[in-house]
Amino acid sequence: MAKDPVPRRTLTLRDVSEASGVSEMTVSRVLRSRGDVSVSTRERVLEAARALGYVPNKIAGALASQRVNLVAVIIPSLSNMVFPEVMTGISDVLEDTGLQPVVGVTNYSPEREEKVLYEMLSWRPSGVIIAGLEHTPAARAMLQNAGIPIVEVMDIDGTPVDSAVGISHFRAGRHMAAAIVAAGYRRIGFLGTMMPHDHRARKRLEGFEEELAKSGLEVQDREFYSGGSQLLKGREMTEAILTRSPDLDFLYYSNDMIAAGGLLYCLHHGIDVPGKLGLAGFNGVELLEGLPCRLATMDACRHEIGRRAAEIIAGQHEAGATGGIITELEPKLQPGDTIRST
Amino acid sequence: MAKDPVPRRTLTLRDVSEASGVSEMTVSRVLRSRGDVSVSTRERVLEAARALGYVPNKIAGALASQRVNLVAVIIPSLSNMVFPEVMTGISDVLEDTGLQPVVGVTNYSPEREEKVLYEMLSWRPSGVIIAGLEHTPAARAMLQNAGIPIVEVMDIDGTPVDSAVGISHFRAGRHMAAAIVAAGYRRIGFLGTMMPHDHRARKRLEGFEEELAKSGLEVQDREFYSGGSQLLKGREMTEAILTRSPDLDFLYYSNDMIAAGGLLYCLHHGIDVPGKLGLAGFNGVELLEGLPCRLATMDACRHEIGRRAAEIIAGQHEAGATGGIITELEPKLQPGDTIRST
DNA sequence: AGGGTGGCCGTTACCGCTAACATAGCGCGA
DNA sequence: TCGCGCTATGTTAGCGGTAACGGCCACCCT
Repeated sequence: MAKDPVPRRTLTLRDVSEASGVSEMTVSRVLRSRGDVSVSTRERVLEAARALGYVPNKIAGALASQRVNLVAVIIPSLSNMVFPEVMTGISDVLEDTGLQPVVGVTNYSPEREEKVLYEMLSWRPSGVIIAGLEHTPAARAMLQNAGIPIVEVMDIDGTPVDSAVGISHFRAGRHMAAAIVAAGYRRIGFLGTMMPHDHRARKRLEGFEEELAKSGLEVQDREFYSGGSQLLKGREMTEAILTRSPDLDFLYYSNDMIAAGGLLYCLHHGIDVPGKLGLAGFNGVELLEGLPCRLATMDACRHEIGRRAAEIIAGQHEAGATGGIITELEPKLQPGDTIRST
Repeated sequence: MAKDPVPRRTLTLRDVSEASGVSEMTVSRVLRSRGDVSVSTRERVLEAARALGYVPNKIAGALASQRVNLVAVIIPSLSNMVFPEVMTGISDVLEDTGLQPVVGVTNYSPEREEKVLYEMLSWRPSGVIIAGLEHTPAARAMLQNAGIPIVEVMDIDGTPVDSAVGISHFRAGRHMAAAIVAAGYRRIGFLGTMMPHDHRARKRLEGFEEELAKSGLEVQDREFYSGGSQLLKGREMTEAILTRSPDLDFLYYSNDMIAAGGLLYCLHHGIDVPGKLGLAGFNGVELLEGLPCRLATMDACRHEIGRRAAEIIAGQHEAGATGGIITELEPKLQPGDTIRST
């Protein structure tokens, strides 16, 4: 329990080598299980390392070997449940590749993204997984010059730097619009975030409106929010938009969290869903399963996106660059109980 | 768009130094803004670096300077909203200290924790923030020998390796029990996770039961779950426990998410809350604000915990080790609308 | 017996950067 | 005029590992 009297400098390979009577090189070999070492010395070395509590210095190792087992993962946010799921997919795959994900968060700010990217690249990772296709020119340049596999995830409506895995948010929006129109809804409202840099939400709305236009329809009213509890905002926004435009017969939300808030509002106020008012969100978050009725939504394939992205990195890592793999996933519409069945 | 014909090796200080006609050392000084460099050469160097797209190699820098601007943050999970909030607190503080958090996730497994810790220590971070006080002996040893500030967060019921910031979950449980008993509830059920390694949930339950015992009460029935959507599980467990023990008059949940599920179940089934049945959760998650009625809960001070922990690391980092700071935060009981007022 | 072979281990030369010290040039007061 | 102090820059020696190569020795085959 007592603090060590001498805060002895941190251990190095040399300490282990002296303790076990072999060269540093041999210790290095043992600890990385690379190259031939006799069983007896291997055990002696491991024993010494354990006894001393030696922890290798990857900084030195990485510098010498020019290999770093890190994968930079750059995402806008951790707090909305969608990126943690992507992370899970990534971790699942990287788990047994010797690669390790390192997360950077940008808060939907291009400047922060640039900074975080710079910071991460300076650790010379083996690959980068980054959300979205929109980056500052400087960021794109860094990605291009990094000389490592890059995977842009979530979105494929645009031209990637290298590889990309995601869905077409534009088409997702159209798809949902088509389903809504087909179900006979005509007076449609939109509720979303006020984030200029959430390009995916923007693309969904664009696709949505374009599809509506085909039927001569347009979004009748809109409501935007920023910050705060999404569930609560959904509730408040729903009240606001319905008060302002009581004749709306459908509400399209830019994400499931606010849609869930809206659903709770409707249930609470005895609004006939989906008869008088239809609702739909986006993402397919797990949370929805606990709601009193199943919300219409569209699965964004988050886990799968993470997996595929990690596979690309891991594959190129061991196989040498091939580059430019574009994987489009197909989001599935889940009609749930909040949209009339035709 | 075309790939560079020559996959030129990655840039080094030398490239910048040659491009700007000064020594590598001077370039290094410019890029770190350390030491005196004349304005003219500084500009020349910066210009060259930008033109080349040079990104410093922190691996080499860290090895040479023996300083790494990383703080290891080791947490059980990213998917339950509590740790992301701790992360936010940490980031807020670290933001302007030059330190950068790096996250590792253990999934509540002690073995994984040990592995993740080993992995992170091998990058020689400037400090470690780790959730909980319970670690394998090997992990404790590593923490002790690391020679860097360690902050164990969330929990203070135990003896930390170095510093600690958190709340007493034991007392939090007692506090809630006292409030419930005071409100006149007597037949109490508990619903929680089946995670042997969630020590904080265990401590809350222990405190809870101990306090009940003072009034001659005990938990009448229990229900545990694992995996899946927490909101849905809360719903299902509530149905299960109420079917089995219909005479319960209070349900204490180990977290807010399952409590919210239970609340939705009760509202849906017209159960009189808090008259016939009281409910309480734990954590004070933001989600709750959107619910139809305010759930009784207890704020776990997650953001504040993150901030304080980061402050300790940042402080010791610049001031030299002082060590052993223990900060206890006071969780606030939020009675909400799901517990009778006395 | 000679020579090949392969297992085991050590030596050497870096990896890219920075701490610490050395050096050059200049202004300035005595 | 000298020498001191200062600023601006260069030189040297690592940081703690690993790649690449080389040496030694036991063993086996012909």
